[in-house]
Amino acid sequence: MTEQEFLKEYDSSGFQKPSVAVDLVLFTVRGESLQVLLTERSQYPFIGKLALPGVFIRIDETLDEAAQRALYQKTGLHDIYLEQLYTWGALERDPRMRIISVSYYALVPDSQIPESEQNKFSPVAEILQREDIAFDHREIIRYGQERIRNKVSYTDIAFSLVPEEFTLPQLQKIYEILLGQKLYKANFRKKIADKIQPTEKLTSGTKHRPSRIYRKKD
Amino acid sequence: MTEQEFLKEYDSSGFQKPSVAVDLVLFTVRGESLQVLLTERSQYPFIGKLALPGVFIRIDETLDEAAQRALYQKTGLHDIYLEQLYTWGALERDPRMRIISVSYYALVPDSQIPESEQNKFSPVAEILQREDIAFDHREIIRYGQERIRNKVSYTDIAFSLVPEEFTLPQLQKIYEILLGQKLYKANFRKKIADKIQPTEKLTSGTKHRPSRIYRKKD
DNA sequence: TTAGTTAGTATTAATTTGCTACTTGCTATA
DNA sequence: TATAGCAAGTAGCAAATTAATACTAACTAA
Repeated sequence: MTEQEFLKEYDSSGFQKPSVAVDLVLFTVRGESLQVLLTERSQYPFIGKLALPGVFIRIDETLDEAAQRALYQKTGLHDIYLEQLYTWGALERDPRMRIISVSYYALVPDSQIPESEQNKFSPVAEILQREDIAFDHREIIRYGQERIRNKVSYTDIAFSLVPEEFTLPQLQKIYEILLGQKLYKANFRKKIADKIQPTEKLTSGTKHRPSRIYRKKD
Repeated sequence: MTEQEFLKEYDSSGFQKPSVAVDLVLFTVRGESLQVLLTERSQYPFIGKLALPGVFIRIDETLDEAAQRALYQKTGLHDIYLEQLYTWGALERDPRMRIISVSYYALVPDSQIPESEQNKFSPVAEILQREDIAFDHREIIRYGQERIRNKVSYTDIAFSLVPEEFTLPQLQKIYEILLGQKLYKANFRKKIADKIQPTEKLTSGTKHRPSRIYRKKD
């Protein structure tokens, strides 16, 4: 069978293809909670409901490229590290037609993502309670949160939510919010000791003892 | 925008859709090595080369269903627990056309999968050395092995490679092959102690001290 | 000066891991 | 009928990690 033969046969068999989309789960930590970026849908289906930002994949771009394009089109950001989360393929997940969605997630510092009337962060805990999230996006968010909780323990992803220079109480707070539990200060510091570098600087303007400012090592 | 309007617009925009396939990475432990099931391709492209078993997804089946169908069509097996691994979307991964592949993996006891002239297990270590594996399937296998190494440490997947009744030396061997390293007998036993139940039975016919036979707890 | 508040450190107990060495029960053979 | 060989199974200790508590330090406000 040659390529020509194959393509002819494949084409003539004419089986329908699903559409493929990419959806983004952009997390941040703001205040006391883990939050996720959602857009209010302006079109059918689920008009007015909250959904993850996403795009249809083009025939000439990879999945990673489509994810970066979605990121840029929806937030204006470039070059954020996105990691593939899971691929969703239930039959009726989109009422229009068969759409398979490859989800990606990222942790982005609060300040870096511009919000708008359409694009807003919402607390994950709240979203997971709601029944009115578009498509299966609530489940995708739930799964993303689970993935993060796992990854936080054995990678450095938590650092991506903190600025260049940070204090240890700040960093610990991030860890606690991502993990959903309090940590012991002394133990926390032992564990991350080899990943941080102290600077000469201290915070100022606090009502209490200032804290030392650190940077990530390497 | 109504559904009709959307579909009309979507259709008339007429952008090309990629094809979507599902590929299976079926692992087993045989002898001293981790092995993976590969088929020898009989068609263009990569005729004669080894590839993972897979199928194109149909418009009316979910990804999980497609994976189970691939399993059945290629091995005759039903109801094996398959877990989604990763979705591969490089542009030129298939020379025929744009195909996105959702990969699934499973650990199956050696004996359960029937082999044939076309369908054979090969040691993963060997496959990873070879340059002549079809498509990007070598990379998929590599990624699957990595996933397994992680999962073995914090789940019970290793038990799925062992029969109902097994000895601890047997089980330890499985762990060692999956992890790619020797384990200390005493520590290994402490760690899995709460996952196993002793039976009254012992092995027989060995040249040395017989070992106790266990079952998985729960 | 002192109370309030958070930053940061010291210390100890409990658990897990890494590692060694032993005892046990079988077979083969001298 | 000893005993050597061999793998199964157990005991135990040192080192490292984790859980938890209690302390000291440095600032502000009153």
